[in-house]
Order: sequence, then C-alpha cells, then structure tokens
Amino acid sequence: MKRAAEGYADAESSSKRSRRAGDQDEYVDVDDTESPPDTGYVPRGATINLGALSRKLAAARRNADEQPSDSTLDAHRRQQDKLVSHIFMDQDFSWLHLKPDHASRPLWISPDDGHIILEAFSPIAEQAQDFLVAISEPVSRPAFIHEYKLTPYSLYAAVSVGLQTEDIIEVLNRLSKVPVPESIIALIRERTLSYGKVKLVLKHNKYFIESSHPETLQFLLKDKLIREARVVSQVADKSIKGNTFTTSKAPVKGDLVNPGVKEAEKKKDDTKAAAPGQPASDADLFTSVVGVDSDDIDDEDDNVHSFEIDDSKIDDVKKRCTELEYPMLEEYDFRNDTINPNLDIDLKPATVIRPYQETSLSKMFGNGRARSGIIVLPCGAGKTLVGITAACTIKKSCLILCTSSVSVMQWKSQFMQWSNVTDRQIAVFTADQKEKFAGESGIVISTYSMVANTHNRSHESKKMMEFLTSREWGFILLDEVHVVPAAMFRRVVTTIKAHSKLGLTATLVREDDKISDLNYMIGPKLYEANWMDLAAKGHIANVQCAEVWCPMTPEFYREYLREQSRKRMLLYCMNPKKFQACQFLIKYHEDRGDKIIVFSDNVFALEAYAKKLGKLYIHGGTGQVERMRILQNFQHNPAVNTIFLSKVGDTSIDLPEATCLIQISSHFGSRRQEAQRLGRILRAKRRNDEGFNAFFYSLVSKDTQEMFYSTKRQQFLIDQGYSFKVITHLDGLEKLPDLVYRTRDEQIELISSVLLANESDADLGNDIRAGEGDLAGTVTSKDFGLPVKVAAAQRTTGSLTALSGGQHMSYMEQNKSANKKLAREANTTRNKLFAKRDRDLASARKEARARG
DNA sequence: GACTAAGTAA
DNA sequence: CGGCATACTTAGTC
Repeated sequence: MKRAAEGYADAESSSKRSRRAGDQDEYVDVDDTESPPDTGYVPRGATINLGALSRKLAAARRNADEQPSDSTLDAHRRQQDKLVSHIFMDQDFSWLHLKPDHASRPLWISPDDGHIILEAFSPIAEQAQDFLVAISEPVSRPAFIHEYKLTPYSLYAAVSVGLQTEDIIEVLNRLSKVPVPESIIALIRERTLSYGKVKLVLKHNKYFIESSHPETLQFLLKDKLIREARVVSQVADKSIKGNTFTTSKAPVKGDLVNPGVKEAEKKKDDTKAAAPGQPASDADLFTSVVGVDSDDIDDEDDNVHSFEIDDSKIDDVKKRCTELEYPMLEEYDFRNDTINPNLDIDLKPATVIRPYQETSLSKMFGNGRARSGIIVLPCGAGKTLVGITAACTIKKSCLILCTSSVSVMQWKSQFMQWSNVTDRQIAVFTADQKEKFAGESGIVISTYSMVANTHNRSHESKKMMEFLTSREWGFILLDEVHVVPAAMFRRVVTTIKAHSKLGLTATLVREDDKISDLNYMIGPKLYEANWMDLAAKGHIANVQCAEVWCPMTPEFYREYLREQSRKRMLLYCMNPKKFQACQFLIKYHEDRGDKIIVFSDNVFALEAYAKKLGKLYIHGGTGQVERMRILQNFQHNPAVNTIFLSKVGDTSIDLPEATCLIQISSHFGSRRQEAQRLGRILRAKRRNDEGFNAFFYSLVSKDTQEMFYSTKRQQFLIDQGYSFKVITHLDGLEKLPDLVYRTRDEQIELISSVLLANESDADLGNDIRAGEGDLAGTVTSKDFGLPVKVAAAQRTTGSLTALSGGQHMSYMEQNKSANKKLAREANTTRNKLFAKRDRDLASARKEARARG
C-alpha cells in the first residue's frame, strides 16, 4: 500500500498544487504538511523532513533532465534510490511518469506485479470500480484505497464477458495516473488473445473440444494428457459442425461494464441481454468498451473442428488447457438449443430484482448466452434470487446442489415463492425424499453428498443417479460453491453433464490452495459485490466490528503457559475476564433491545458459558425438535434475546434475524467462518435508514494464540472494507451487579474445573485405549468425541474435591504431569493406529476413485 | 430413532 | 512450517 498511501496524499493536496501544474509530471509530491506516507518502514517516533526530501528530489530531477540521456528513466531511478528508496524499498515507483492531469485520474498500476490501486474517493471511482471488477480480482477494498490485481484468470474472465484486449488497455490507460507500463500491456495481450479460441461443448451427452482454428486443436493434441483423453469415434471428427449450441458467430454485445444502466427498464425483462441501457453522462469514458463492434472477435469461418473428450477426464483436460493458456470457453446458447426441451418457468411479476443482482446476471447473460462462472454476493444479499432468475432465464432442465438438506428445502420454497414453477416441475433428491419431476424437463434440488457419493448407494439412489447422469442438463447451479474443490464434491462437476454452470458463494476463500481450481472447474468469477457498497445502499446492514481484548487472569495465564496447545485453547476460552466481558456485552445489548447470538467453536466452553449465564444453546448434539423450539423462542419470545450457538450456526441453520453477534472462541484462522458469521447479522437491515448498526464482537484473550488467529480471521472482512475497533476496557463492567467470577476463589474454582475436565478426559481416554489397544480396527475418530461427554459428569465430582482451591491445584498439577505423560504415550500408540487406518482409508479411496 | 461410515472445514 | 485436533454434516442400515 505504499503507492496507495502516496497517491492518497497526492490527491488530497491536488488543489494546492494546481498553481504549478506546469511541471506536474516531473514533480513527486511529498509535502511536509502531510503525515509520512507509511510508517511501516519508519521507526516509530522518527521524524522525516519530507520537505527537505522533496526539495532534494526536485533538484535531482532537474539535474537529470539537464543531461540528456537515453536512459532518463534509469537516471531517475538511480537518483531516487538514494533519496526515498530506503523508505519504500522495492515498492518505490516514484520514477513512473505522472500524467499532467493525473489528479483527476483514479488509478495507479504497478509495473511489477499487475497490482492496481484505486482511489475510492475519486468522483469516477464507482465506474472505475465496475471496470476493475471486470478485469481484475479485488484484493482489498477498505474505505479510501482499493487494491486490485490483474491475474490470468481475471483477464480470461474479462474477455469472457466480452471485453476486448485493446479496450482493456485503452480504458486502463485513461484511468491511470501513469501510462500503463509495457509489462502490463504485454501481460494483457498475452493472456487475452488466446482466450475463446477453444470451446467446450456438450452434444448428445458427450463433451467435445471445438475450435475454428485447426492448428489450435493440433497444438492441444500434442499434449499427452489431452491426447489420451480423446475419444476416437467412428464418426469422423470433422463432420461435427454447425449443430453445436455454441455457435461460431460472434456474440452480440450487451451492456457489460456500463454502470449507468437504467434498472427499471429491465426489471420485467428476464432476458438480461436485451436492454442496451444508456450510459450516464460521466460514464463516457467507458463507451468505447460498451459499444464495441463485435466483428473482430474471431476471423472464424464456419468450419468448426472438434474432437471428443472422455467425460471422466474432463476435469484434467480443462485444467491442462488452462495451463497451456488456452482456457476453454464454456457458453450455452440456450435460446437456440432445440434439442433439449424447454422448461416453462418464469419469475412472478411481483418479483423485484435489485440493481446489483441485475449487474451480476448481466455478466452471466451479457451476450445472450449463458456463461459458466461464479457470482460472489454477501450473505443476505439475495443469492438465491440470482440463482432463480438465472434458471428462469435459461428455461431448461436445471439441477441445484446445496451443502445440506435444510438448504435444499429453502431453495425449493424460494423457488415456489419467486417463480411460477409448479409442484410437478420441481423435485427434491435427498436421503429421505427421492422425487423425479413429471415432465420431460424440470428442476431437481439435491445435496453435494447425494450426488457425489459413489458407493453404498441404496437402490433408489442408484436409480435416481442414473436419471441425473443420463440426461443433459441445461443448467447446474452450485450453491456454496467454495466447497466444490473438496476431493469428493468436485466430482459432481464431471459426473453431471450440464451446458452451463453457475456457482454462488458469499466467501470465495478457502484456507487451502484449492480455490483457484474453481477457475477451470466452473469458470471465472463473473461478479463480486463490494460489501461496503451494498451496506451503503441499504441492501445489507451496517456493521460495527470490534475486537475485545480480555486480559488473562494470572492463574489462567500461568496454566496457559504450562499447557500443551490443545488444552491452551480451553484455557483462553474459559478466561474469566472473557466470561465477564461476554456477560457485560449481552446485558448491554439486551438493554438496547438487540437480539444476540453468541458463537463458540468449543462445545465445552459453549455449554459452560450458556449455563453460567442462563441462556439457551444449540450445538450439533441438539435434536432437531429442540433446535426449532429454541429458535422459535429466540424469534418470538421477548424474554429470550440471546442464544448460544456452536459451529452449527455457521451453516445450515436458518437463523432468525439478530442484530448483535459475539464470538467467544474464534479458533483457527478461518476467514470464511468469520465472514459467514458476520453474514448472520447482515440481514438485519430494517432500521438501516435510521443510521442503525449491527454489532460484531470478537472476544480475544490477550497475549495468547488467539490474537494471531483473530487477526488472520479478520482478513477477509478487512479486505471487504470492514474495520475492527479494539476495545481494551469495557466501561461499567466492574459495576455490573451480578458479575460472574468476580472473586479470585470463583476464578480458581473455574480453572480447576477446566483442568479437571481435561484431565479426566485424558484419563478416560487412556483407559479406553488401554482396554481396547489391540483392537486396532475398532478405534475410530468417534472415540475422541466420546470421553468428553463422560467427562462432564466426572468434572462435577472433580470440582467438588477441588473446591478449596490452591492446595488441590498443586496436587492436581503433579498428577497432571504424570497424566500428561500417559496421555502422550497413549497418543503415540493411538496415532500409530490411526496412521495405519488412515493409510488404508487413503488407498481404499484411491482405488474407489480409480474405479469411478 | 440409534447407530455407523464417510465426508467437510481447518 | 505443516499437520493436526474438533465439530458437524449426510446417507444408509438396522
């Protein structure tokens, strides 16, 4: 962000500088009235005389100009190296030439790595943002400075939504404060020119790679993997032409990056491509992009060449093609598909689509066909409606996959609510409901595991799977698409044959490196909403985020330092100060009339907190009926304003509206989970117009690992523009009348119960293991879970024994180290058993995969 | 309905 | 620095 910081300073002082506009492009504006651009490399408290620096700089530049040399740029760079580079290190781009009117242009482009910095306060930032979202990946979008990055995939996506190489460069150049670096132009050219040459089409339930450039196909066939995936059929390959739905004609341009589309005009029009929308006056900059003629996309003739690909290898082939820089274009010309029967569904007239939903759909249907890709919208922003609209646009058989059966039901009811689909057109396929639609076309809603599962199928499921795999689907909709790269789930993409695919998610992040696989599995990211924009426009709630730092009590901290990492977690979760902070915040927000959800990953802590504070709680073990009862109470009973949830709350529970969220154990750095949880309160937008805020608290025990994880978890939200306040002191906490764990004795009792719970846990674990040690096969991962429940009973007696504190503590600790040793030994044997078991499993799985 | 097995996130 | 917990699904069987 060094460049960004500099740019920001630059824009702020632009009015001041207008007087000396003459030498503008030679002048690096480092003014001593500004705060230092970045403190990262400057020791705290150090003062830099920036005024002197800029004078020296100006002098250096004059010198450089007086000696004409062919490497003026290098000279500049050398001069600057001496002056400022020690501050900016390799991020020093002050040698780039600023354009004379750079102040009115909002972009900086890094010549090194394709990072683009946008001044979000610029008057044309919004249009620039639309453009940048189309061609690059948003990296970080806080309030004033946004960062984007050009990647091969983002550029493929740009071409796939119809942008042309030269237009991208042109618009980029217009927006940029500095000329677009040659390296970037080369990158854009290289990545965009090969895109679209190769198409993947589905015909008669078989996949074909198709191109009007025979030499390209020849090139691809030189690759071993692709060659081996080819199916050589009796029919001559060349004869397949014309009939494919992906026509060879250039697509018709729709309104692609045009920010000024009149939404009202298009509301009733579910065929997104039609309305050409007038650009707003300040969007002139983009007309060149919007209005390009479409005749120069491909100089293709009608000679389409193709070869067939083995279904089972389609995933690898797609990956390979992308690696060879010929990513396959997947478009579905559904309007001209006369082979697959139509599905007569439409949105209900009353259904209203929001502007951003419209925008995302226009990316998908921008040229009158359905592109495969991913749409990223925050939770509560109406992803479902986007999916339904897409299905109603394509009007072909449609398969929808979700992660849980709860969301299967939700999708179905949403479909009934927003569209005129009839009961016999829509079918549900889950473990306890195996329906088929009546007509020749229809909608099936199912779960990933239902479709991905290969072995151990019931007879009915087998029949249903045959039904699903034997037909050609017009459209497959993947809800929570970020789960698809998982080893098992990714197979659905290849087993189901669909002409177009749409992935929906709120958080396109994973903590492993598989997220980029989606690029070739599904398609490029077509649209990603900016959470802050949606909040500003009132579509989702405004959220105040805060991290509450709770100091560890000395006793807890001592134990924390002593313990192994596994038990450390419990200690910092159960920190009495955190208990108190939680109690205080609940009280505070209940008094304000908020509905509060408290999250804890750790079930032990969850139970302890909920019981101590007298609140209802739900975790995985809570039965379905009990869950409903608690949720009903939370929603309607004015006496129940707080519920405690474990991980179950992250997904698949349809939570009522809440306005305040507290995290007590935010374990491991899952950015997705953090974002998903925040999403739980985004729906709470009813009082938005009164400046209403929702609240998100993260309780963190000071000086523990939690601090690190917390920072990591927040990254996604920070990139979305949220800022976290740090609260170190809660005013009035001490005065709370019934504050829990106020006295030291109570705290010590708590600590002993925590430790004892753990010890007896380990003890019991040992016993079980000792008794069953030889029965290697019978030990399952469930055994880890079992002792906890037993231990809960054990804990009560334990805490009674340890009632008087100190002495017992030391006694327990001695025992503990002995126990710990035992536990360690038990662990090693256990691990061995599991290692063997895991190996077996892995090989079994591999076999299964090889078979399937 | 209780159980197992097998999957996911991290 | 990398793999491990854990908690939670689902489907299928009895």
